[in-house]
Amino acid sequence: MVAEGRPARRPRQRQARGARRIEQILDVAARVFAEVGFEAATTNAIAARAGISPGSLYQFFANKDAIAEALATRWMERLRATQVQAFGPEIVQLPLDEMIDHVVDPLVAFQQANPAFYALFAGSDVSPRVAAATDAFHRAVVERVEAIFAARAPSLAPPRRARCARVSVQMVRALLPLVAAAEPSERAAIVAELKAIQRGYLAPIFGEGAAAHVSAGGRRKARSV
Amino acid sequence: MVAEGRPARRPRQRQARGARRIEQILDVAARVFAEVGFEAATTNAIAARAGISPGSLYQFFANKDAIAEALATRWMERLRATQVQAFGPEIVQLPLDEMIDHVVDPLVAFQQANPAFYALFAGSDVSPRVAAATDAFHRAVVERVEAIFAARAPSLAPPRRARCARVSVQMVRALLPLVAAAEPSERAAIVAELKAIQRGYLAPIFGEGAAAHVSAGGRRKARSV
Amino acid sequence: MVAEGRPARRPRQRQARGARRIEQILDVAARVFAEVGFEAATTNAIAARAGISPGSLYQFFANKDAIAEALATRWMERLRATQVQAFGPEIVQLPLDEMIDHVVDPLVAFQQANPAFYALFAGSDVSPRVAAATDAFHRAVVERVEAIFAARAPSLAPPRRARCARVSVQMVRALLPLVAAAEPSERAAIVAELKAIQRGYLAPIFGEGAAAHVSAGGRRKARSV
Amino acid sequence: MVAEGRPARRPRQRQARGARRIEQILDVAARVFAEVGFEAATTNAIAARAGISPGSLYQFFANKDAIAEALATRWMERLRATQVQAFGPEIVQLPLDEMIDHVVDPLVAFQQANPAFYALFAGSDVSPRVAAATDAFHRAVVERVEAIFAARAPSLAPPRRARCARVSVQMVRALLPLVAAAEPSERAAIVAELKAIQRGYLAPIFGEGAAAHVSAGGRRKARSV
DNA sequence: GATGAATGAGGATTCATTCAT
DNA sequence: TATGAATGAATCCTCATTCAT
Repeated sequence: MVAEGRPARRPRQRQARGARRIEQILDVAARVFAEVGFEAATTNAIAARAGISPGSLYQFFANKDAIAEALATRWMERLRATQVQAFGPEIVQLPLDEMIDHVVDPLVAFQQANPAFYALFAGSDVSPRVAAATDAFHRAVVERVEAIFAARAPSLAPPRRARCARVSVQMVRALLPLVAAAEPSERAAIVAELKAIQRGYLAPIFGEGAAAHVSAGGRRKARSV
Repeated sequence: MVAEGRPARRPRQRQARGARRIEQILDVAARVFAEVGFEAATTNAIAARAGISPGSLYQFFANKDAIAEALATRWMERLRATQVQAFGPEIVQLPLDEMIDHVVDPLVAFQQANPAFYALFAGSDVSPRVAAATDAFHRAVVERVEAIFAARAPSLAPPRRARCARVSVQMVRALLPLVAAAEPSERAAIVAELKAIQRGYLAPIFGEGAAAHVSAGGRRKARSV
Repeated sequence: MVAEGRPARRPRQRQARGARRIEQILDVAARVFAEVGFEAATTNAIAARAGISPGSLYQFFANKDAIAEALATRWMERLRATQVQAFGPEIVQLPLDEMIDHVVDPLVAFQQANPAFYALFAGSDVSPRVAAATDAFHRAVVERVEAIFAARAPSLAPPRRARCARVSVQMVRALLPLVAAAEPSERAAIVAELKAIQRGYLAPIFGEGAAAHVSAGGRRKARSV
Repeated sequence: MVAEGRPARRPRQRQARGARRIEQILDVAARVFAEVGFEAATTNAIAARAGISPGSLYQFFANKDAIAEALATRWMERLRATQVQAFGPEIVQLPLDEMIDHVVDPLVAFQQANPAFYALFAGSDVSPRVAAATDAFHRAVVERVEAIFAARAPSLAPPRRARCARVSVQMVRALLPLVAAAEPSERAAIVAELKAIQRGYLAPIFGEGAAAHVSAGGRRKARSV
C-alpha cells in the first residue's frame, strides 16, 4: 500500500514463503487426517494447528478436497523420488523376492516417515470426496506396477495384467494400515506377511518358483524396514 | 374396543411391525451408506427413503452409530447362517483349494446379495465411528479364521497364527470392494484373484503344495458366483 | 371383556379407575418435576414411570401444561383440607406467633409429605408455561392471606394490604425450596427463620409487639414440623 | 506485509469488535431470557435478534449454557463495581436502616438498569442448567453478606450466621421479580416492603431496635430507586 | 498476503402430540 | 380405553467457506 520498495525481490520471497506455508499446511493436514480421518478433520483445526488463520488456508487451497489432493500429489512425488530406483529398469531382472523387497521396503519406510500416508493411500472408498482426491494417485501407482508386470510377464494378457496390478496394489493398501498400527516389535512380522502375500500371488503369475522360502516366518528376513 | 378375542395378538403384531421396520430401515441405511458413505449419509435421508419420519427412526435406533452397529450385527448373523457349513468342522479336512472355495464363495454370494456389505465390512479406519461399530464383527471373523488355522496348521505359533488370520481376513476386506465394483463380467475374474491370493498365502503356511494350479487365470474355474 | 352385562356399573368403575389413574399420573409427574424441573420433564418419561403409554397419558390430560395445572389444583385442594382450620376464623384472634405457627407448620408438613410441592409452588417465573399453570393457585393463596390481613389489620389500606399479602406469600415461596433442600437436622432451623421473617415483617403491620422473642434462634421453639 | 505502520492496531480493533459483540450478544440474551425464560430461549433467536448468524454466536460462546454463565459473571462484576462502596467497611457502622438502604438501593437500581437481571439472579431451581451457571454468583453474594453479619453480630454462631445470610439473600431474590414486574408507581412500595422485611428480620439478629419506624408504609421514605 | 469474524445451510436429535389398531 | 408407533417441527450446534479490514 505504501513503500513497495524493491518490487523485484518480493515476489520470489513471497513464492518461497508461500511454498513453505504449503508444505507446513500439508504436514499438519496429514497429521490431522491421520488422527481423526478426512471427514472429521476440520479446515479450521488444520489452520489452527498450522498456526495460521482459516482465511490464509484458503489462500493456498481452494477447498478441503484440494488439501487431500495436494497431499496425494506431494506423496506421489516423494514416493517417486524414493522409488525411482525401486522401479528402475533393472528391477525386471531381479529375482522375485528381491524385486518385492525393492518395492515394499521403501514403501514401508515411507509410511514410517509419513505416518499419515496410509490414511490417504489406503483409505477405502468410504468417502467419495477422498476417493476423488486420491484416485489419481492410485491410478499412477497401478500403472507403474502394470509396467513392471508387462516386462516380467509379457505373455500375461493385458486385461489380466491390469487386474493383477490392481489387486497387487490393493494388497499393499490393505496391509499398510496394519503396518502403521502395529507395535514396533510386530511391524517387521506384518511386513513379512505382506511380502509373503505378494510372493505367493506373483510367483505363479511370473512363472517363478516360490520354492526358495518356506514361509514368511521362516528363514528369510525382512531386509530393512 | 369390543371383542378383544386374542389379547396376545396385538403386542405380537406390534412387535412384528417393529421388527419389519427395523429391517426396512437397515435395508435403506445399507443402501445409503453404500452410496455416499457413512459420514455423508444423513439420518433424515435414511428416514425419508425408508418412508418414515426422522422421529420414527429414533424410535428404533438410538443414534446414527447404532444403525451401523445394527447393520454389522445383522450381517454378522446372516453371514453366520450362510457360513455355518462353510466353517463347519469338515472344512479342516478339505484340500486347500476347496476350503477357500467354501469360505470365499458364500462370502461373495453374500456380498452380491447385500451390495452394501463391503461398505461396512471393508470400510477402512477412516471413520472412528464406523470402526467402533464394526470392530466386534471383524474380531469375530478373525477368531473364526484363527480357529481354522489352529486346526490345519497346529504347529503354527499362536502369535503368527493370529497375525496370519488378521492378514488373511484383511485380504478379503481389501478385495471385496473390487468385487463389488467390478462389472459383472469381471467379477468372476476378481474373485479368482482373491482365491489365488489366499492360496498363495496359505499354501506355504499350511504346508500344502500350491502345485496343482498354474495361476489364477489358468484351468481352475471359480465354482459359483 | 365382551358381554357389557350390567352397563350401569361400568361407568362408575371406569371413573373410579380413571380417577386412580389420574392420581397415579400426578404422583409420578410431581416426582419427575421435582427431579428435573418442569421443562426438562418429558411426557413420555412421566407416562413410562407411571407404567402407562404416552397415548394413555393424553387420555387424561390435554397436554403437558394441564398436568402441572392439575397438580396445582390437587395440591391446592389438599392444602385447603389441611389448612381449613389453620385459616379458620379463630386465627384472627390468635397472637401473631401462634398465627404464624398455624399457617406455616401445616405448610411445612405438607411440603414434607409432598416433596415436589415447592417445585410448583415456588417455581419462579422462569417458565411462562408453568406460571400459567400455577398462577391460579398462587392467586388463591394470596387472597386467603389477604382476608386474614383484612381481619387483623382493618386499617390497612387495601392496596397495601394486597401488596403485603403478596410479599408475605412470596417469602414462603422463597424459603420453601430451602426447607425442602435442607438436611433434616437443619430443617427446623430454616423453618424458624421463616417464622422470624414473617414475625418481623407482620408485627409492625399488625401493630403487635415483636418483643416476646429475642431472635429466631432464641427461646421459642418451632412447634412441630 | 507492506506498511505495517501500527501493527498493534488491527488485532486490537478486532478484539474490540469481539468484545463489543459479546456485550451485544449478552444484552440481547438477557432480554430474551427475561422474556421467555432460559429454556425457551433459542440460540437462533438470540443470534437473530443480535443481528448475527447462529454461527457467529458460537464463535463467542461454546453453547447456550455459556451464555447464561457469562451473563451471570458480567452481572456479578457490574454489581461488584456498583456495590463496592455499598459493601464497604463503613457499612458496618451504619444504623441498620441505612445499611439496608445502602445494599438494597443500588441493587434495585441495577435491576432497573438490567431488566433481565432478576431472571438469572432469582431464577429458582426450575432449571438445573441455569442453576449451575448462577450458583457461583449466589455463593459469592451470600459470602459477602455473611461477612457483614460477622462484623455486625459477632456473637452470632457461624452456622446460624450462614443460615441467616442465605435467608436474607433469598428474600431479595424472592422480591426482585416482584420489583421487576411492578408498575413504576408500585415499585417504590414493593421496595419499601423489601426493606421492611430485611429490617424486621435483621433487627432482632443485630440486636438493634426496630422501633424507629412504624411500618414500611409509614413515614420513612425509600431514598432513591 | 493475512486475519478472524461472519456466514448459513445443514445435520443429528428431541419430544409433545396424534392416531391406527 | 389402551397402546406405542408415528409424526415433524423445532433445537442446538458445526464447519466449509467468504470477506471486510
